[in-house]
Amino acid sequence: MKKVTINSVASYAGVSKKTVSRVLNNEPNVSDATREKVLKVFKELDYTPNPIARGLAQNRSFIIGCIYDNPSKSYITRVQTGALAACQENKYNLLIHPCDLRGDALISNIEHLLQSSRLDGLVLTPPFSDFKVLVDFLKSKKIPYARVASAVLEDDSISVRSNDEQGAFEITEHLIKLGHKAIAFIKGHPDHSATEQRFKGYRRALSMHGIEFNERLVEEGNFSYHSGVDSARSILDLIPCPTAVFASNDYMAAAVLKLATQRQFKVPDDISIAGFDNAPIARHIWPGLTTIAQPVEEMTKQAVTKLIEHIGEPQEQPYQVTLEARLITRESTAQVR
Amino acid sequence: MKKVTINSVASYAGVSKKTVSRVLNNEPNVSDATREKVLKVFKELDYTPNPIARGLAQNRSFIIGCIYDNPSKSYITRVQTGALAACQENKYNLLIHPCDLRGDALISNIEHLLQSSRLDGLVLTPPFSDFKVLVDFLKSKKIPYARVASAVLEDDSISVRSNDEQGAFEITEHLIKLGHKAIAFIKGHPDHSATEQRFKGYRRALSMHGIEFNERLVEEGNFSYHSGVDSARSILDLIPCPTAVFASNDYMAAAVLKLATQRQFKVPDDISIAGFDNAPIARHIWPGLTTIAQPVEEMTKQAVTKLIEHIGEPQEQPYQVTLEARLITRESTAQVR
DNA sequence: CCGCATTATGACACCGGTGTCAGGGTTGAA
DNA sequence: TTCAACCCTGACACCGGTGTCATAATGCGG
Repeated sequence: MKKVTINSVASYAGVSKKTVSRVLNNEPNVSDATREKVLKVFKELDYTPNPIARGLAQNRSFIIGCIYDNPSKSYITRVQTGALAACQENKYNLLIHPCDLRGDALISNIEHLLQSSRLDGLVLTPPFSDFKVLVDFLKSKKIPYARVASAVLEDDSISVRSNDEQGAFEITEHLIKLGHKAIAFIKGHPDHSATEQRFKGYRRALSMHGIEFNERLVEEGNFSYHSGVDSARSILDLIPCPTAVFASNDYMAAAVLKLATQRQFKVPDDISIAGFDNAPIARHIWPGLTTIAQPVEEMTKQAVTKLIEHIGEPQEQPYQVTLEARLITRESTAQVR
Repeated sequence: MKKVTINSVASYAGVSKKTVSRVLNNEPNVSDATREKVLKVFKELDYTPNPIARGLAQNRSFIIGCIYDNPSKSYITRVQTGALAACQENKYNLLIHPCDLRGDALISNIEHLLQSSRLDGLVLTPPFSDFKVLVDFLKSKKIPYARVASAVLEDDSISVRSNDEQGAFEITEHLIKLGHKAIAFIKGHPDHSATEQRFKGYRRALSMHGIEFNERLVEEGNFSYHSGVDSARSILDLIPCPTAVFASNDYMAAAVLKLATQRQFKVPDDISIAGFDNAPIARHIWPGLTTIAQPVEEMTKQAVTKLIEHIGEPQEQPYQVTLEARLITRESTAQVR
C-alpha cells in the first residue's frame, strides 16, 4: 500500500499542495472547478490527511484529555461514552487519565500530562470539576477546559451540569410522600461538590414538609460501596431505626440494602432505601433501587462539543447549562407501615 | 511561558540540534561531557520534546488503540486500567474505541480509525481477540496488535490470556464437592471465545466426577444482565429445579440471584449460584457471589507492554502467556441440602 | 480599453523533531 | 611516522501538512 500524501494528491491533480490544503480545510478562494477536481482525486487515491503533520503545523494535537478520580466505574464509562461521541463527531481523540485528587503531585502530574501530550483541552469530571486549585492553574496557563457536573458556576467557562440539589429534593420528597419522617441520609465524598448539593436538596425537602432535621440521622460516606457498609451499620443500629435511608449514590444504597438484608430487614416493608445516579447496580439487585437518573453522557457530550468549538475559536462565548435529573421509582421504596 | 524547542536547547548548550536529539534518544556516540551539558540544559530550561514533531519525523503516533464491544463496564475499566499502566510507563497514549462487532462496517470502521489516527498498534479485547476476520485484516496490513484473553493461540502474535477453561472447571468442581449434581449452566455470548472455554470447563468437571451432562440444564445467554434474567426464568421453571446454577459471568449470575430471590428461593439454602469474573457486583449483592477472579489488569498490562516493545523492534519474538484464574468463594454457594 | 479591486493559485518558509552523510579529531596497529 | 578505523559532531534534507506573501487571472466601473 503506497502512502498517499498531500504531495501525491497535488501532483496527481496538477495543483500545488497549498491548494489541496485549501480544499481540505474548506477554505474560500478556490474555484469550483479546482475544488471538484481535487475532491475527485481524494476519492480516487483514497487520501486521508495525516493528523500528526497537521498537528505539528498548527501546533495542535487534536487530542483532549479527560481526567478523573472516581470510584464509580459505571460513571466513568458513561462519561467516556459521552466524551467519545463528541470527539468522534469532531475528529478528535480522547485521552483518559485517571489521577489522584489528593496527591500533592496533582498539579505537576497534570502539567506533565499537558506538556508531554500537548493536549488541546481538558475535560474535568467530578471531583475535579470544582477543584479550584486545578481550575485556577488551567486558567493561568490558558488551557481550554470544560467542567462536567460542577456545582459552582463561573461565568467565563464551559460547564454542563445536572441539578443535583433538585434531584435530591425530589427523591426525599418522594419518601416523605410515602409517609416517611425518619429519613437517614448518607453523604458522599467531601471533595465532590455533588455531596453538598445532594445534602442541600435533602434538607430543603425536609424543611419544606415541616420535618425537623435530625443530625443523628446523617452519616458521612465517600461514595464507595465500602463506606456505605459502615454508614449502614451505624444507621441500622439506631434506636428507633429510621424507616427510610437516602444514600447519596447507588453503591452506598446497595450497601445499605445488603446489610439490611443480612440483618433480616425486609426491604421495602421494614425500611425503604433510595440511591442516586441510576447506576447499573440499581436495577441489578433485588429489590431494585429507587434513584435519580442523570444524563451523564449527554452532559459530557455537550461539554466536550463546546470545548472543541472553543479550541477552534477561542473568542467563543462561555456555556453554562443545567440539565434535568429524573426520579426513577423501583421496589426499594414503599409506603411506611 | 516561552516555548522551549530543541533549537533553543541546542543554541543554549552550544551544540547542534542533532546532538540534542542524540541525547534525547540515548544514542551512542555522544561524549560524556556533551551529554552532561545537554542534560543540564534540559533541566534548566525544563524542556519536553514535542511528541507530535517526533511522531511526524518517525512516522509514529505514540498512540495505541483499544477496541471493545463489551457489555461489562467493569471489565472495560479494568482493561483500561491495565492498558493505561503500560502506556504511561512507555510514554504512550491510549485511544479507546468502542465499536460494533456485528456491523458489516467493522473492518472499514477499524481501517478508518487506523488511517485517521495513525495508531501504532491495536489492543484487541474480547470479543475481538478471537475475531478471525479482524486479525487477518490486521496481519495483512501489518498493523501490530496484541490480543487479550483470546482462546485460540497463534504462534506469531502477542497474546495474554487467563485460563477460562480451568477456572470454569474449578468452580464447577467446587459445586460438585458441595454435593450438587443438577448444576445448570448459562452460556455467554457466542461471539466471545470465553463462552466455549467456560462451557468446556463445566463439562470436563462433570464428566471427571461421573455426572452425566444434561442438555436441558444449559441455557444460552450473552453475558448481559438481561439475558441472565431470561435464562434464569427457564432454569427456575424446570421440574425438578436444579440445586445449583453456574452462570458464565457475574452479571448473569446476579440476574439469577435476583429472580430467585423474587421467587422466594433462599440462596444458597434452596439453590447455589456461581458466577465468573469477580465483577464488583459479585461482592455488592447479598449473598455475595462465588466466582472466578481473573487478572484482567495484569493481562492487559502485559499485552500492551509487549505490544509497545514490538512496535519499537518489530523483529521481537511472539509472546504467549496464560495467567491463572482463582476461585473466590462467597455466600452464594453452599452444601446441598 | 484602462485602471483598480478582487479572486485564484503557487512558491517558499516553517512547525520540531529525526535520518543520512560527510568531515574533523583521536586512537592504535603496522 | 603513516594510515585505517573509529568516535563525535554538525549540515542539511525530510516527515506532511499550514501560514505568508507575491503574482497571475479575472471582474467591473468609468
